Amino acid sequence: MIKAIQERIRNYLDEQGYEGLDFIVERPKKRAFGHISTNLAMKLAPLLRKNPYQIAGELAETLFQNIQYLEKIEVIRPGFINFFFKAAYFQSLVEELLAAGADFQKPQLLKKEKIQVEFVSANPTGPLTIGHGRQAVLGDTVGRIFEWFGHEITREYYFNDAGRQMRLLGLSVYARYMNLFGYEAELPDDGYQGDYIIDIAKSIADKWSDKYLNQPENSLFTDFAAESVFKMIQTSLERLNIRHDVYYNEKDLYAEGKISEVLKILEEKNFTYQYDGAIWFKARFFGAEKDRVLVKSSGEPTYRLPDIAYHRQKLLRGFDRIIDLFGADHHATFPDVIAALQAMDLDSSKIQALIHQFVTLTKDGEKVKMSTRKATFVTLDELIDLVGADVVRYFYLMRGADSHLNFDISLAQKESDENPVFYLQYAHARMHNILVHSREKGIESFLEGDCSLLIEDEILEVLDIISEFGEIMETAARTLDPIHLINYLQKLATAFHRFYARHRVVSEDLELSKARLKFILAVKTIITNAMGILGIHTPDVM
RNA sequence: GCCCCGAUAGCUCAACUGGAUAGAGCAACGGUCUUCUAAACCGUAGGUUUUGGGUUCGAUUCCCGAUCGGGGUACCA
Repeated sequence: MIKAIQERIRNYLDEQGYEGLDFIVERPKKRAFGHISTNLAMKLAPLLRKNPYQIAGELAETLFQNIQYLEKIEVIRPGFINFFFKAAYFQSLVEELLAAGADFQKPQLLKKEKIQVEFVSANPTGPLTIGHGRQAVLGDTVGRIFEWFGHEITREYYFNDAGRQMRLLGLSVYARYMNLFGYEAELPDDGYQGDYIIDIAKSIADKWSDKYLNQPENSLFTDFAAESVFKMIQTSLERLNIRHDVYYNEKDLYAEGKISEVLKILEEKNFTYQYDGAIWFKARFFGAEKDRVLVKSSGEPTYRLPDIAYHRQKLLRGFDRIIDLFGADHHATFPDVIAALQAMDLDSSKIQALIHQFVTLTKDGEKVKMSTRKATFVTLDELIDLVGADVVRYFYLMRGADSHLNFDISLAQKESDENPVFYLQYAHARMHNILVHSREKGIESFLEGDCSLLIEDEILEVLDIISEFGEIMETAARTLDPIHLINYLQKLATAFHRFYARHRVVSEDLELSKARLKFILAVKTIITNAMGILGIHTPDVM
């Protein structure tokens, strides 16, 4: 409906020669202002040199005649045009929704895109923390949103199991392994102190007994630790129903010569120079405040170089769109990567960064400072144990990505009974129960029910919200933020609960019951679908 | 110093590309179960949208300055 009006306005503007004019067609906050409203007249006023109120009146009489399901138009000062629809419009949505199912309001795809979403990408040095959890759920859900539109999604995890941190991990495991056999061995300075290190050491001891004593440099410790930690990480993600399609190891970039290729290209294009024994990238040429080192004077590349090579590979792999998730602490890298890609004449506009702010954790009213190395973190697993996967997913998504997320552990635990996610699930369970109840009452079928009997304000309100679903999905995709879908579901559930409290579905009036059962099935369908996109379960019974 | 995010009810946060009387949840107070699940519903109270300017028919939203908080500004990742 909103699209029909938008289109009509656009055609009109084209005819009149005002193609570029930007106007809005929106759903006003107050029902008194109509189901849909436009500011068109106020935008036209300066061009036509006329009073917007007068323009609005004229448009209402001409442009906006013969609109299907239109009940009335109102023109309000200073020049809003407000549209009110007939109940028949909302009733028709029930049939439409039941026919389309999960495809309800899904737009025709102009082009099926190959989209890569890269997220988590934590090096395997320890269990995932609450901070990683936010990125995991956010990335996965963004993928689900694009999947709904019909795009092809690759979920990717980029990691590096070489380097200093991993060596420290190996040495930490080694020390614990020695301890198990009663030998003195100190954790290295900056070593990893978590209990999981001891568990890994035990696994090694179980498997090979004392075979590796006194071999601190044996790569077995690092390799075994990396593999163990990776399993932990995957298990944690699996619990949240998250699976990556591709694990991309930074090592492969070296092995396949991709690092040196990048250096060579940048050098040929004259975007690098040597200074102080290091190789620098002319980042200033692309607007950075200073140039960046790609290869240290030690001959070792900085983190930037593999990042650049990795993103070059992403583009060469043929993705139409690439979405990178990172926390606010890593956002500084991004402009350098983009600049280097541009330097290599690659189309960096395909890459989008989704930067999310930190998760701060409070416990008993106090801030908890988290560090993987010191093991003073709360793991994602602990959080899932505490409140369950559905609540975890929901909580991570219920704040905008660029807002700080404050996770109060004590509160999440204490109040898990009155959690907003249960509000949604409860609505679904109620609907399920109504359908079960109707069968018990002997109503075998209701799909032939007459939707024109659905006339209560509470029902029309729910259907009005349902009519908005497609737009919400588009907003979520455009902004890369599932929070819009969360807010939408809250609104929908609230409207449903209000209806439920005031009207019975199954009653003595068989025809009315059938109509309302159709309505219930329609709402249940859309809630199930939307919750599925968020990766949250819809239990039948609570 | 410079760059990026944020600042909205007591608390945690919404408000779609600038729209009309800024909304939820929690906390507080009062009401509603002999009916399909009260994990719900209804009502009351709670605001100078941090601050000072500017842009315009209209600003929580855009621009400039200030303050506070988080992050970055490495030949760490």
